Amino acid sequence: MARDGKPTRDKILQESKALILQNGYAGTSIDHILEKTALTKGAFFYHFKTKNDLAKALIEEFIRLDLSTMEAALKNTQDLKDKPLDRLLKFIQIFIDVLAGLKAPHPGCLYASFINESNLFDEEIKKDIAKTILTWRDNIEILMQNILEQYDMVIEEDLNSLADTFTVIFEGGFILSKSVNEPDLTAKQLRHLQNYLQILFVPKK
Amino acid sequence: MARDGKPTRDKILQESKALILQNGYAGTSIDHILEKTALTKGAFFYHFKTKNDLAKALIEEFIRLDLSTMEAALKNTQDLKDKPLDRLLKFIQIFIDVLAGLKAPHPGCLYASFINESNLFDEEIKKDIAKTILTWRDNIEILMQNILEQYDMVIEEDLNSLADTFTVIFEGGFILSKSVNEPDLTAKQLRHLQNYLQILFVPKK
DNA sequence: ATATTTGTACCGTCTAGTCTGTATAATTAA
DNA sequence: TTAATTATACAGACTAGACGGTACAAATAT
Repeated sequence: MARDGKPTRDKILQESKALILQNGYAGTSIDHILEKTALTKGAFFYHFKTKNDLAKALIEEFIRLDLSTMEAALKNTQDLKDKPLDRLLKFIQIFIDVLAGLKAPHPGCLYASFINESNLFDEEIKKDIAKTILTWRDNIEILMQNILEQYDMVIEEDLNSLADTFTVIFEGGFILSKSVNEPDLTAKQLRHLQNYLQILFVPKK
Repeated sequence: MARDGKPTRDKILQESKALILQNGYAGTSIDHILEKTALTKGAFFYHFKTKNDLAKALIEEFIRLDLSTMEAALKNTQDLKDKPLDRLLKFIQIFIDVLAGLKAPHPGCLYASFINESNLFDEEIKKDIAKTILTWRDNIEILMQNILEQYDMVIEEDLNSLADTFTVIFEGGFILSKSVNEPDLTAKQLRHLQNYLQILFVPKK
């Protein structure tokens, strides 16, 4: 054996992610990553065969983290599973609490970075991103279906798009937040989603 | 004098915009632009001193167009200026009508493209984008202030962030729409904003 | 001792940008 | 009226450096 390479690999992933969120993928050169990590080509190309390989690894790790936070939020609200509206509101609140405490705008979402340069990536990466976005849709939609067992909607609307609103706010919020330099902008948008749900659903008589 | 150069300049702007929305700015090379436009370096660097010069010209034109569509929508709803809630709903409807008719996902917004590679651009470009986003905020906020003269809000919330929701939906909607390949996704999100406003504002007694 | 991990020199290609030359068309002047 | 002039608009070869990627030696830890 030899010394452990995992810290090196992790450092590359971490720094390249930060750089891509600032400069985009094409705007982030391998040399730039090596400069930030104080490594050399040998180390980089030992852990990643190509730059595209790094992209794939980055997205896969990002997706894993994304889905695990979603599952954690679902778990953290399980105690409210027979108060489905309260559960969804608390589900959103978890993310508000994180985003409202930021001192600088959220660095952004890799999905957005990649979709903004989507032609540079192969179909597999794009499929994985879309699949994850639809997983959010599906899971939130289930929470909403539970609500409908006890509530009516003031305005009829498909739950599909209503569930998407959550992700739309994240992606759009991050962009605006970075542009106008207001760290809590996304949290405020999520509050509006809470408001909307609160007055959209009314208890069945 | 010589023959008119404006068609050439316009073609460069048009094609480079399309390419940037697909590949990002750094991912779009000048050679690539020349290939698409069937032009040569001579033509390009006659019209734009540097690549960054092109970026500046692109954003400025994009901003002009963006602000003019906003002003057009404001004008098209002026007849409802003493029914301020109806006016705002119609204002939104104008954009829904456009987005609901798309046969392919909207190509995207240059603001998002640039913000996703924001480190590559000078402060001036970023300031211009932020300023435009805040112009949307301000104008929509005025429409909302007019509403408050006749209506109360079911849930108290600053109009600032409520106005931002419009732009947030656009930016986030475009991203999701491209990823999951659903052209009318953004229009559906705007419908939810209409719903929200409709039940958030109630006539004063 | 040996497999794993990293450093360094190097290669071909692509990149933004320069340079010189040329075609076009309006202007000038005889 | 027309030939010479001039500013505009574009073509295409060229360059220096950055880019992703390779080859292989050196170092590290068991």
